[in-house]
Amino acid sequence: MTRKGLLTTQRKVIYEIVKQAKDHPTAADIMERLKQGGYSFAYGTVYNSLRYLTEAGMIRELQLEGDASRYDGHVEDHQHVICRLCGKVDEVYTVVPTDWVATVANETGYDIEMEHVVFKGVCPQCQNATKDTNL
Amino acid sequence: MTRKGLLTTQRKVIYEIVKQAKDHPTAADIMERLKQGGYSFAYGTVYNSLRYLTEAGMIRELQLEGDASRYDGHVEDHQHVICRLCGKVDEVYTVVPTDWVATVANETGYDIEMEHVVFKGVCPQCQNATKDTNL
DNA sequence: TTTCTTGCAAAACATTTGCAAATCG
DNA sequence: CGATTTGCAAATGTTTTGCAAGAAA
Repeated sequence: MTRKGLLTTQRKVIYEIVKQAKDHPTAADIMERLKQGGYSFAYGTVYNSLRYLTEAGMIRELQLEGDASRYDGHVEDHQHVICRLCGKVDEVYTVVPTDWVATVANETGYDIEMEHVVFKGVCPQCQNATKDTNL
Repeated sequence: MTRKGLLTTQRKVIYEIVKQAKDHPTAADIMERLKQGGYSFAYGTVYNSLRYLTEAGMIRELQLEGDASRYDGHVEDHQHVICRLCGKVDEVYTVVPTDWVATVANETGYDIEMEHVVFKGVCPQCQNATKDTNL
């Protein structure tokens, strides 16, 4: 798992932030939390560290919609669901049906190695909030 | 479908390029094909047109991995598969299992409205090309 | 010392925006 | 005319890169 280099202070701190975050932060979010925690790392270092941690398999990079990549401390195989209203991103641990993937492989001829699924909808909180309004 | 404004020459030409493309071109790709076709639209106009066409439901914007958005002339509901080796993007028309989506909705509490699925693997051509090598 | 990492600034991209000129109805 | 759209350039936001200084093996 550890190829080259090691966990420097910066990388360790950034790893902890991502690991403990419940909201899939962007690099900018992480910068902000670093400042709040009394750290002041260079932007380049944050990106460097995030790439390192991603390549080491310690975190996952999510490229959902929007400009900035988000980072996820959960490395187990899982998918994501985004709330159309508040933008929240939650984890989905329901496993992708293997027979469906097999069908896709058959129909496309691809040797399929992984799937990234993003569901979109309305989260429970926003469902409540908009119960009487007409969205 | 048509809210405001109409199909100007630029939008029509760009629409035709996306519609006929077989490779999900980026804005830069489209710029290049415009030049090859003898047109010279401003970058801003290309983005403006792509947004217009997307909002009019005439094309789809894909945010796969990498920096640049890709555009797809197929607006029917479908998914995508990317070749890990050559980067090709193909269409997947195998329908997402509804009972799986229902399970995800149950487990997450979300009201799920749509799914974006990206499969990753190796396309038939690259499978052949690497048959004897050890990738 | 030799290699990797940080910090900082500049560069590289993709995309958006502001505004004057052109076009359409 | 009045509204929209184009073209161009400048601005924005994200991510990468170059390089000198610093830290680690």
